[in-house]
Formats: sequence, C-alpha cells, structure tokens
Amino acid sequence: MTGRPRDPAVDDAIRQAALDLITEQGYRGMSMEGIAARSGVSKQAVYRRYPGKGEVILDVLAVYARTRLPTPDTGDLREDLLTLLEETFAAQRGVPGALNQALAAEALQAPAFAQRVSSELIAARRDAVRQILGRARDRGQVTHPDDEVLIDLVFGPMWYALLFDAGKLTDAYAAALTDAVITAATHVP
Amino acid sequence: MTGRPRDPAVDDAIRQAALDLITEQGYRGMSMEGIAARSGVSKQAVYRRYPGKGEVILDVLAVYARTRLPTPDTGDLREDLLTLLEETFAAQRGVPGALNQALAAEALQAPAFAQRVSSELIAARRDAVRQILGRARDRGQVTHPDDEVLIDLVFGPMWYALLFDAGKLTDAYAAALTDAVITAATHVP
Amino acid sequence: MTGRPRDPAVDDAIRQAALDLITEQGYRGMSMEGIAARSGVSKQAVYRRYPGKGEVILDVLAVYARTRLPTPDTGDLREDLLTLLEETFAAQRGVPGALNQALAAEALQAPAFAQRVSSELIAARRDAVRQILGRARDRGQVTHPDDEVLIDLVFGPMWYALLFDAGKLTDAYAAALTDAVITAATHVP
Amino acid sequence: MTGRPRDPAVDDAIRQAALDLITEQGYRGMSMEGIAARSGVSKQAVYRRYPGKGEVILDVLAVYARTRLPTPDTGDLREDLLTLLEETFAAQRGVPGALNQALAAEALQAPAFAQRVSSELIAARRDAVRQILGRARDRGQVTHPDDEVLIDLVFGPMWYALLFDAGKLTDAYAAALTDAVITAATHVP
DNA sequence: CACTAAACGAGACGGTACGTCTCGTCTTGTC
DNA sequence: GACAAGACGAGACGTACCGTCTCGTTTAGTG
Repeated sequence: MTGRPRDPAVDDAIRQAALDLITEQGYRGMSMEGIAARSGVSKQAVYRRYPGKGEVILDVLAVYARTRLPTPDTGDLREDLLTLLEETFAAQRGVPGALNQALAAEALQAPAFAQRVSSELIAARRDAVRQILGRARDRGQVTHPDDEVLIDLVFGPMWYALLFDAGKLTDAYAAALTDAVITAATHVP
Repeated sequence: MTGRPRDPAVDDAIRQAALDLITEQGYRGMSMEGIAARSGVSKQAVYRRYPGKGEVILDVLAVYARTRLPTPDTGDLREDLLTLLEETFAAQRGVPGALNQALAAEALQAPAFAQRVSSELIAARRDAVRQILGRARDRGQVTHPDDEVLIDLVFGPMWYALLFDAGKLTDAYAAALTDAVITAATHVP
Repeated sequence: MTGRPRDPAVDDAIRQAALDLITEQGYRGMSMEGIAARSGVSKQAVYRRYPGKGEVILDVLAVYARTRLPTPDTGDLREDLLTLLEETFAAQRGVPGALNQALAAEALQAPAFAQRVSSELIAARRDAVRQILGRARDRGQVTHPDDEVLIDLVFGPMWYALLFDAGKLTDAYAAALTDAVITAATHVP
Repeated sequence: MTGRPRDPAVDDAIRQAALDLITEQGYRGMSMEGIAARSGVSKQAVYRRYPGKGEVILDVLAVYARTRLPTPDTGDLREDLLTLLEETFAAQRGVPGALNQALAAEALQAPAFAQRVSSELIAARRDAVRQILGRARDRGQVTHPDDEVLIDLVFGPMWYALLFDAGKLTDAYAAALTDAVITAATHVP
C-alpha cells in the first residue's frame, strides 16, 4: 500500500535546520541529533530521508546548485572562465562554501562518500569548465592536450583554499588563476 | 622546578599507536582513547602532550617531514620541479597521505587549527617550490609575476586529489602537472 | 508524548548489578561505570534513571523496604519494640546494612541528599516506632513527653554501629537497647 | 644517616590546608591533590606523612582534641553529663563537626580505618562518659548494669545527627538527651 | 467506512569517545 | 634524606552523538 506520504514541511525543516546549524556553528556543530532537535522533527524522520550527515549536506547543496546560473558563453575564453570562477568563488565565500567544507570533511571520513560527491556534485562544475575549454579548443585557442589537468588547475586551488584559507577566494584571485590557467592551456606547441 | 621528565618511550608509543591506527583504520578509527589504549599509556599522558587529535597528527607528520629530502637543485627547472612533485606525490600514496587527509579533516573542524597547519607544515612545502621557482626566475626562465599563484597550481590539485581521489597522484600526473605549471610560469610576456 | 517506554529489564539489571557490586565490593567498589558494565547496560541508561550513585542505592533499598513486615502490635510495649529492633538489626547484618552504609556515605558527601534520605527512607522506620510508642502512651505506659528523643535513642545507636562496628547489632544488643529505652520512656514522673 | 629533617612548616601547611578545604567545601572538596595544591606542598610531602585522607583528618582532629577541656566533676551526675554533652555538641556545630563527618565518610569506605577511629578518637569521648557514670555509680545513683549501652545512648544520637541533620545538635537537645539517659541509667531496679 | 501501511513525535537503547579529575606511585633536580 | 615539581597508569566522572529500536498517534490511499 501507499501509506502516509512524507510531509514536505518536514523535508524543508530538516534542510533549513541543517543549513542554520552549519552556517552558525560550522561542521562541528552540525549533528544529526542537533538537526532533529532544531527542526522540531524526530531523529527517525531525518534518518528516514538521509543515511548520514553527508547526504544531508549533499541535499542542501543541491538546492543551491539548482539555482545556479548556466555556463557562460561569450565566445571569449578568458571572459567565460573568469565569469565562472568569479561566481564560483563568490559562492564559496558564502553559505555554499561552508557546505563544501562540510562535504570535504565527510568525504575524508568515508571514501565511498567521496566517490559520490565527486560524481554527483563536482562533476557538474567540471563539466562547465570542460565546455568552456571545448569551445575554445574548437576555435583553435586551446592547445593543451588534456582538459582534466587544466580543470584540476582551476579547482585544485579552490579546494585547497577551502581547506586552509577560505578568505583567499577573492575576485582578484579568480583573475590571477584564470590567467595562469589560460596561459597553461594556450601555450603548448 | 624541574619535576619528573617526560618519558620518551611514552612519546614514541603514542606516536606509533597514532600512526598504526591511522594507517589501519583511517582518521575515523583514530581516537584519543584508542591511542592511549593501543600504546598502553594513560589518557592523561596523551592529553598532557597534545590538546587534541590534530596536534597528534601534526607531530607524527613532523617526524616524516624531518626525514624528507632537501629541495632538488639541478639547474633545470623542469627536472627540479618534477623530482619534487614525484617525491611528494609518492609520499601521499603512502602513510603521509593518510596523515595529510587526517590533518585536512581536523583543519575543517577547527579553523584555528587550519591556520597552524598552514604555517607549520604546509609552509615548508611551499618554500621548496618557491626556491625552485626563484632560481629559475634568476635565470630569466620564470616570467610569471606571482610565485604564490604558481605554487597554488602545484599543490591545489594535490589536496584536491587527497580529498576526492587519492589514487590520482601518480608519477604521470606529477609530470602532467609539472608541464602545465611550467608553461604557466614561463609564457607570460 | 509517550516515546519508547523504559525497559523494565534494564531497570532490574541496573538494580541487580548495583546490589551485587555493593555486597561484593562495598560502597568503594560501586561506581556508575561499574554498574553499567556489570548489567550490560549503557551508561546513559543508568544516568537516565538516576542522577547519581545515591539515588541508585536509595532505589535498591526501597525494594527491600517495600517487602518489610508491618509494625508489630501485640499490646505489649516491650515485645513490640523488641520485635521491631530485632528485625531491623537483623536486616542491618545483611545486605540492607551494606546499603545503609553506602547511603550514609553518600549522605555525608551531599547534604541535600541526606535530606532526601531522611524524609524518604528513615522517616518510615521512625514512624513505626512512633506508632508503637503512641499505643503504649494511650495505655498510660509511656510518660516521656517527647517521642522524637526516644526514637533517637533507638536508632542513634544503630547508625553509630553501622559507622564503626556493624557486628554490634545482635539480638542481645536489641534487647539491651529496648530495655534502656523503655526505662527512659516510662520513668518520667 | 639521618638525612634532612622534616620541615614542621610543611606539617602545619598541610593541616591548615586540609582544614580550610574541609570547612569551605566539605568532605567532597577535600582531596589529597587539593591539599597539596592549596598548601603549596608537593603531593609526596603529604603522602610521606599520611597514607590517606583519613589519617589527615584524624590528625587535624587530634589538634582540636588536645585542646579540649577535662571531664567535668561537680559531684552531680546531671550537671556533669549535661556539661559534657553541651560542649561536645557545640563542637559538632563547628569545625570539628565537619571533620567528624569526614571521618565517618572515610570509615564507611574502609572498615580497617573505622577500627582505628574507634579506638583512637572515639574511645576518649566514651571514657569521659564512663568516668562520669562510674562516679555516679559509686554514689549509688546509677543502677543500670551496662555502661556501654548508656554511652551508646549518649553518642548514638549524636552521630545520627551528624549523618542526617547536623543542625539538631543544640543545647536543648543535649538537655533532653541527658535527661533521657539519666532516667535510663537510674531507674533500673 | 473500515482497513492498511507508512510517516510522525517522542524517547529509550547499546555503543563509543570525549575531556577532566583524583588516586597513589614514581622519578627528576635542588637543598 | 626531605622537598617541589610533575610524569605516570588506572579508572571514574558526566556528557554528547551515533544509528537503531519501540511506542502511540496521525494521515493518506485502498477495498
């Protein structure tokens, strides 16, 4: 049979509580117990939806991801890449940054979860850069043979900053990084 | 006054136990309680030395760091950088990799700790690359204006890999990264 | 709301473990930790029921108290009092004696707890004597004006013995005490 | 060899610290560790003098005991007994009361210690009453056959009060108790 | 309309780890 | 040798989460 349907209000309450806790107290202060308490929901209701903290974060982040802008396409590699990076970095300075840090913390504690994050969340961001590079490659602009390395050059420093110095992710840094990556992408004989 | 000196055997037992636990069971399986139990030492003896897990890892890693080789200096930028990266990545495939992951996990849970890690451990690695770049710059080879960005290009992807795909850190990846970074460093007009 | 009801088996296991520990190892050997371990119950389960050791003992003793015989009423003051004292002292020679000692130890470390013990456990015993004295007083036998002092004469020596010489609490001692108290109760002009 | 003699200042500091702690924080707050810290003395210096908390208390109490008045001897049983009890009870309302409570707590946790307390400290108090009763017995006033029971009638209620209601030990209570005990002592045919 | 099945809040449960405290012993260097 | 200092193993303290498990109650469909 069907049984009682899940209450969407509960869904929202959980996500909201998770978000609140993580922004107010960081990953440390975000516990399944705390989420339930804060949202006025039973622990079971949380565990019914998510197998663990990681999945909660993943879901909360997905909400942000859904509202994100599409990949820029101005015909200019530098402009496209810069726009994307500026937007991405700007987000990392806000709530999504805290969520990504939490995500990283979870991933470090469960390799299987790291895999999921990689394929579900990170892949999308990488795709965006891959598209930009692909278009530039079609225009003969990009000569570097391996997109993946270039993409690592873009996002590696971002995660590095999230780990040890989140304040670094400014527009200026986005620009510097963009230039360096473009140089690496376009100056291979 | 002096008081009874700390027993070096206890120091070693703690470090060894921490190392064992982290390599066998990962960051998750490493607890202050477990370290004490495994090393046959009282919890107090552990807490007397380290205020938390993070500091233990930091200290264990320091032992590895101390035994690390000096910065290569062959007069050839590519060879120097490649050697350094290959060595560093090779280490990340082993025990130090697990330790670094643990370190990252801790750093994510305590920003103050992230700062310490940054200045005490990471700085040394960055210095090595800075020296290599500096020498090449003296030879007129490096034209990119900002060492820091270049260094981020080197280590960003490494941490990124440690977070989501540690298996990526092969010699081949070290080579690809080296080439990309050198391109970025040397092709700025 | 209701929530999952407490498991009575856990209640019993805790009480039994506490009882075992206190009889086998005395108050010293009875710890919240030990109770949990011995009963195969989590520490939380214990702390959920009792805020501290004292309350555990109090509860264990209550079980004994509930099964105690009613106040004797033969119409003869000496017989009534003697019976009560013999029974009470006999109990002190057994498990309840150890429990009472533990109770005293706890009471000495927390005045607030002493108050509780006084009103919840000791009061019942005093009431029994008060009833016996009251009936004798109705028969014109007891002339001493203050029951409370007489009751202190009865139980004071008992606690004194529990503190320093538990072996003293024999039937003979009960008889000697009974006689002395009756003399004090009945020979006031 | 003789070695360095013990520093009397250390002796005093320990006793003073123990006294302070016990009066300020009760038995709970009196720890060997605390005594050492408070007195500015090493733990070893404390343990060198006393095998445990109990002995410290015993020693501190002994100082008080030494300064106590001699057994009253006015030729009047009631007056002698009343004086003794009033003085004794008055002391229990003060610092010696707290010390006695601590003593009781210790005795409950180590039967062997209870024995020592009994023979060293309590015996003196009992002797005093025994002397008073003896003199009255010589005058043909006391007819009760057993001094020990009478002495229990005197001190039992005192310890009982120390356990559960220290406030009870007033002059009025001393008087009531004196009268009851004298009745018991003098009205046996 | 009754029945069924799942969701829901509440909260108990066995675990595990946390960080702190005190115990009684020991090991330094200094006096 | 006493002494201050403080390390050491042991073990209890009380708390916090984990993920699972009852409870009794509500809320849809389905028959």
